Amino acid sequence: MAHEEVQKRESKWQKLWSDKQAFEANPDKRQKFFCTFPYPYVNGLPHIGHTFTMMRVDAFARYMRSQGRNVLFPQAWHATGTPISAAAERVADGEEKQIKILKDFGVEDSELKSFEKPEHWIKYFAPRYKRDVQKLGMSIDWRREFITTNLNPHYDAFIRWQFLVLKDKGYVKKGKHPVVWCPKMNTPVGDHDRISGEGETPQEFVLVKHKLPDGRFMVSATLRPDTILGLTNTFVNPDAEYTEVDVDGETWILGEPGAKRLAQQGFKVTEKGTVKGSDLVGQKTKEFGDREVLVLPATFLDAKVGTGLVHSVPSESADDLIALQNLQADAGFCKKHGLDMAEVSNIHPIEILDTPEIGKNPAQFYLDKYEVKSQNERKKLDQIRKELYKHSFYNATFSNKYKAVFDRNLTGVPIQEAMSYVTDQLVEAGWAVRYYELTGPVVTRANVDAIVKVVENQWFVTYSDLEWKEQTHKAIKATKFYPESVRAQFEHVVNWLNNWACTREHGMGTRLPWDDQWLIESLSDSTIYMAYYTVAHKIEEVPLEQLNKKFFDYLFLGKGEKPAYPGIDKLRDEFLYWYPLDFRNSGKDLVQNHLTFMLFHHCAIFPEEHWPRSIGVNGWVTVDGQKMSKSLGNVIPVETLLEEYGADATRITILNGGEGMDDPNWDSSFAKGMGPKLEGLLRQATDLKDYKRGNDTPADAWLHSRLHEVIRDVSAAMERTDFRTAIQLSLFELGQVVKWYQARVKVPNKGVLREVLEAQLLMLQPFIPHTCEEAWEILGNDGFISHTKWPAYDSSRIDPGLDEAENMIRDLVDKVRKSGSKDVTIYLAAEWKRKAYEEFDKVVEKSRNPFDITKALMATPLKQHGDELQRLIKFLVKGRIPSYVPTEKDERAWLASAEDFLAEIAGSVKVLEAGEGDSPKKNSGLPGKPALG
RNA sequence: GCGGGGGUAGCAAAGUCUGGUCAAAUGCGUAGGCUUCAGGGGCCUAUGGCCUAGUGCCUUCGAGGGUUCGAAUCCUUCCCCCCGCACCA
Repeated sequence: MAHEEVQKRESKWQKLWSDKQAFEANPDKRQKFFCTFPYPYVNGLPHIGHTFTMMRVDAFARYMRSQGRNVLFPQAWHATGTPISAAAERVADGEEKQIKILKDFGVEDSELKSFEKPEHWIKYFAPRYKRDVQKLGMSIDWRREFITTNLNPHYDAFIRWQFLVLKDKGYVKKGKHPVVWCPKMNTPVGDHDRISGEGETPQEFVLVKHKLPDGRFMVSATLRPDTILGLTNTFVNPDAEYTEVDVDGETWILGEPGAKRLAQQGFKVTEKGTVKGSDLVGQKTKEFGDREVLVLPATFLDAKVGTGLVHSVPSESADDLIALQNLQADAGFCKKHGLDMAEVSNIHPIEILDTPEIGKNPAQFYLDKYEVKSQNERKKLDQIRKELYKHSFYNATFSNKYKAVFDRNLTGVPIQEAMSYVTDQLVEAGWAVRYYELTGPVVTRANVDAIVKVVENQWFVTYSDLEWKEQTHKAIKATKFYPESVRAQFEHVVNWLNNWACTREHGMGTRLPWDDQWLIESLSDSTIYMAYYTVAHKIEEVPLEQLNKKFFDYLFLGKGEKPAYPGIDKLRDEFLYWYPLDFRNSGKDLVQNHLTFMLFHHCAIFPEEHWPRSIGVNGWVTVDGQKMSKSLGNVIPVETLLEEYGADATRITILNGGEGMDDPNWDSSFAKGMGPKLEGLLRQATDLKDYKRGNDTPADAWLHSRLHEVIRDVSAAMERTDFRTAIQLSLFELGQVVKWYQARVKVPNKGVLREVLEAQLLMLQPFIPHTCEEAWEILGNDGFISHTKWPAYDSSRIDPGLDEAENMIRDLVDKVRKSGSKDVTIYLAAEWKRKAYEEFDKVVEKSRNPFDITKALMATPLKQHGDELQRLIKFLVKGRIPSYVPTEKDERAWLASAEDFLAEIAGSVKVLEAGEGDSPKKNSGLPGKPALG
């Protein structure tokens, strides 16, 4: 439990920030900085995972403020899409799981009824979510908060405008689209609407026709239409009953479930009758490529799967091969079905593909590998099918059998490159039809099996448009990425992205302006809304009827006639001041959709100068080293974190958890330890409040030197959004520096300590703002630390020599302490090093080739200090200045300065002159290391 | 399979781009000691192995091979882990 004091302190500053409008951003003369994270979806409350992304933006925003930038950091609420409305329906249905979720959020029984309405979720969760965010001390301009969907007619108008612009540019088009569908509810079923079958998607199959002598077609389904040339026969289940249906004037024979699925996918299917599998056995079908093959019986077929019958490619399918072999070995079974045994025995696999490492008959290879004896060994065969498909699809190439079959010679072409081409050719020739099937069974919330439905009239955003892609690539080039390494991923996504179905029939959202049976899908409506933030707090005053396309065209694009609305100039000015977006941060999962969409849409709608400037991407939070999951029960709500640790400890712990693309870890023991650490800062402030900064003595020079090094490095880390590094340096490293300083000088100069503390607070302010404000106040400073400038960095105060000296003394102290000895003798051992440097200079004058230098030096007596020389060469190669080498005088001065200090630890300290007594043994390292005696 | 990110001491994590100051920062954990310290406290020390205990030696940075006077770092082969591969927030 965080102390009451902590909570009181934090709410005190939050109230002050809010009362004094500390983070409300308005255009002024300063350079601006506009940063955002994706607005949260309000079907619940924030947890530890949400805080990381938010915190990164807040820390960056606070840093930028301290750099003198005018920072806009707004936040809104996302309600578009199906999850809330689906959840509301579940509440209405009295579903226990859903009700428990609500109760876990603290919803009372009496309130449950209102959650049957989607709008209530927003009304309920947005304010509570906001309270949590505020309690974390986010520096957000709350005047600009809003919600999405038609519940907010102004925003709704903005989204409609966005789509009108896209449509004008030809980026929204109509087409067909397969979706996972609930036949009971008549809606698409996303992952969250499923009882089971998460992750299953529609998969394109190809229906292949096999013509019976009487003109009817047996229809098989396959994932590998490319293997058509290896077809040797078809298999039907002799005991099954197949359906005979009319499809576009043809008579097709297939299993009943398959026929139903066809109907769902827009095929005109009329049932005509039934056919027994056994009646088909023994007939001959005509195939693509003008061949005739036998219909054979097989027992492994399931009428529910595919069309309930298959065509057989025994060279490429282990199922087919083993079925064939089993049949060939069972004369009785053949006879029972009236087959000519000789004819059956004469069927051999046809080799059609070259599969590396396996050869031309992969089916046989895998049967041998897994020692499959019967077509009923389903487990092994299922495993084989997966393995073989993967291996073959990605690695195999077409053999010379494919030379002259299609319009194009496919010999040597990889399967994955030409599979869809083969399908096209088969479809064109009338032998095949595309259709979809689920990759696995899906049970919907309504407790029925989901199907694939091909939605007609679906609207797409045409991300496949090459010109558009090219523009987006251009935008990526101009964008700064944090970390830089995600750039490659964005490049890839832009290339890979295909048309995106951007409308839904159900859920919440904005109606498509020209076709209002459709709602705009949630990822598509949230691509350029950052522009809306710039005017969100003012646009609500604009009468709705004025918010037409012309209005937004002028406001955001400066196009067309100026609207009559009197405040339009102000709105336009505010937009022009804040846009473009300077920084957007989100989890890495959004790279392949939202963040890339954002770039696409900005390219399509805005001129180049309004494209986003930088994008930050971060990993997924883990908790004490474990993945977050409901089942582990380690999804910690922000409320709990605040109660347990308080805002500052939570903030700094999560940001200390990781940086770059690594998954940040929430380390609860670190969070616990932060409490006392923060109190320590306040104690220091209290201790130093009566001292003035700036009247330092020569003895403090080292402290200044280290301080400015830290300022330099922390600033650089902040610029890279490497917040973990910044925390490590400004909190721990600087803490150690101060500790050493205090140990070293008997009477610390409190004026200088105050200066260091102030700098430290300024650097920590982005992470632990409440504590820093409090300490700032204790020190008697005016104004918010949140509004105070970052500590000035002065490179002239950095003196590597001083550091060398302090390191020497520190080494000395370590050694002495370790030895426990009371009498210490120190050799001024830097002598050899000085000589080495001289020698080095001489050689370098002759040649700058590192190899020559090495060789030359190795010939001198100094080779025994090879390590040191190599180090010098490195400096030379890199064009840097060699590290500081103290003179003997320096060395003595340092020792003198530490005399008292050393005497305290050791009884007596004796300094030996160079050359006096036993000189240090070989490979003497750093100067001044003591020999003990 | 494709795209991206990783593999460093008990844990987390820095170091890798730009090879040498690296037996490897820092934090946590653990152990010991100190502080008249009471109740998430502070400070010091230790935390790869070995012993002759040192300015010592040996062995380490997923595994193997290579380049180099020198490799956690560069090249190469391989193994393993994570994320994404969509119509969903």
